Amino acid sequence: MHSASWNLTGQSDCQLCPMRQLSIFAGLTVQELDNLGMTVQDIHLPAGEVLYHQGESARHAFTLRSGVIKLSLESPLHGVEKIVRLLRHGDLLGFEGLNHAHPRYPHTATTLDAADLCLLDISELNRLSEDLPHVRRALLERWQRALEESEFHIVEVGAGKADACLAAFLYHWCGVFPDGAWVPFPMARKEIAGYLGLSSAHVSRVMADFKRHGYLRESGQRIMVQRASLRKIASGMH
Amino acid sequence: MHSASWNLTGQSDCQLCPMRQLSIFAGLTVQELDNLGMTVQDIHLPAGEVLYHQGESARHAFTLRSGVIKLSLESPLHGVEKIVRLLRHGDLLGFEGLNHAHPRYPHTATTLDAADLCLLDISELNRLSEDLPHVRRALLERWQRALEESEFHIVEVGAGKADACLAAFLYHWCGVFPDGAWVPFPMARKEIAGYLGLSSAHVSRVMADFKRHGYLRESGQRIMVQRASLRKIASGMH
DNA sequence: CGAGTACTTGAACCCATTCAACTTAGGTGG
DNA sequence: CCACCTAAGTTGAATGGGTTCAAGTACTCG
Repeated sequence: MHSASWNLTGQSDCQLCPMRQLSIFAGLTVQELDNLGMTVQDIHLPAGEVLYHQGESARHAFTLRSGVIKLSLESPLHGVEKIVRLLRHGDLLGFEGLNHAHPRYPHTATTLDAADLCLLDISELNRLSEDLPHVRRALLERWQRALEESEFHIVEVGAGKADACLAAFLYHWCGVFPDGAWVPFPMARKEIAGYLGLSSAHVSRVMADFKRHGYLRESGQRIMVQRASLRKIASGMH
Repeated sequence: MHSASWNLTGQSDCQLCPMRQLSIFAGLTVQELDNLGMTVQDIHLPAGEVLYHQGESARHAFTLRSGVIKLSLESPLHGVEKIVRLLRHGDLLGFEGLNHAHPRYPHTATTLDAADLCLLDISELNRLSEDLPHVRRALLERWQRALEESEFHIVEVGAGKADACLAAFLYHWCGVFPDGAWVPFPMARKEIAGYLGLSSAHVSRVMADFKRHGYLRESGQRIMVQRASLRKIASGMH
């Protein structure tokens, strides 16, 4: 269905993949990897494309090699769409249906960036996770990480003033990068707002404020932050 | 360490347990259950006790048979404690360390109620989950449920006005009970407030309002709600 | 270069917090 | 069993942070 719009760039050679150590196939020998019988397609998507919709039958999981993807959830009650997680390099998505007979995607996944992904067949993945403890453990770890991410979101973002939320978010977002680096940041104001539960106007204000104080610089789709300063703001003290 | 304060009421006979079908041992035959070699202790705690602390070495997981437990998280940044999940009958807790060499509890678990629990040894549980696909699948399902719960929290609670949040929360809380039933509700105002990210004063106000409109009744540690009305409020329309 | 979109900024308004006073409920000892 | 004491809940008034709406500015893409 969506396959039509997917830009399949051919079958991937996992053995040469620079991020294999990050993937769920980490820890497998080249031999084992070869014997998987797993076909992995390579796909590319431009910014703003929907990879899958909440409720759709889940036939594939994906490994995100580059780009940023938002997972959003439509509330059954007040029908509002809310971003629940942001994914980056190395993240796995769409795997929630593993171990289900008729899996459905629990979120809608949208690219914020141009993105490169690997396409993994859910049923094959199911089989692999049954057979290979390595893969099983790796998948479990993804569940854990997802839960941790969600709980981070609840704690850092659900409490405190707007500037503390935003500071915590930026701090966390830039956390995996070395200090003083330009960090990819393809989020629009309204997406940050949706993620943090603020209005885009106020996000704009606070970010402008951070810039004025020199805590934050922005250039194109990248940012550079003063981690120490943000940390202080996130903790509530000014 | 805490064991001293635990009220061990003896070893449990899982085969007679009325909630076995809800537990991670559901689907096992009595035969298999008998062969587990798993020792399950029965424990009882009064209200307001800490079952385990965040960061403590995790030796046990627990099945909650009755009572309500809050899982709270201390933010590394602004050192504030926030409730991330509420657990009830049938829920499993403390199992986050499975598949880890030196597991630690990621939350602090506190009883809000008098609680009955089963005590499960983490390392035994590890072994079982390796050996028995049934158990493995059941555990995976718990991870999923936990993540769903967290995402519910983010969506329903992180957005919207206070009355909508509270309505969504009460609606969800009473969801598993038949309409018009008295539902156990041992939360103090400040705990509801902590869970929803509001002040206890405001929670009090909104709940008083709900009562005035007849959407909510409260008696002792139980509540009764008009699900339809709460649903409407949760969706933002009045 | 022009059109549309995203972003910024200001001003008024509103919701929720804060703080404090008061009321209620629960528990203990006389 | 009542009087008292403490903790929890309620309510009011003032404050403040964030939203909303609208106008103006800067980007980006054709």
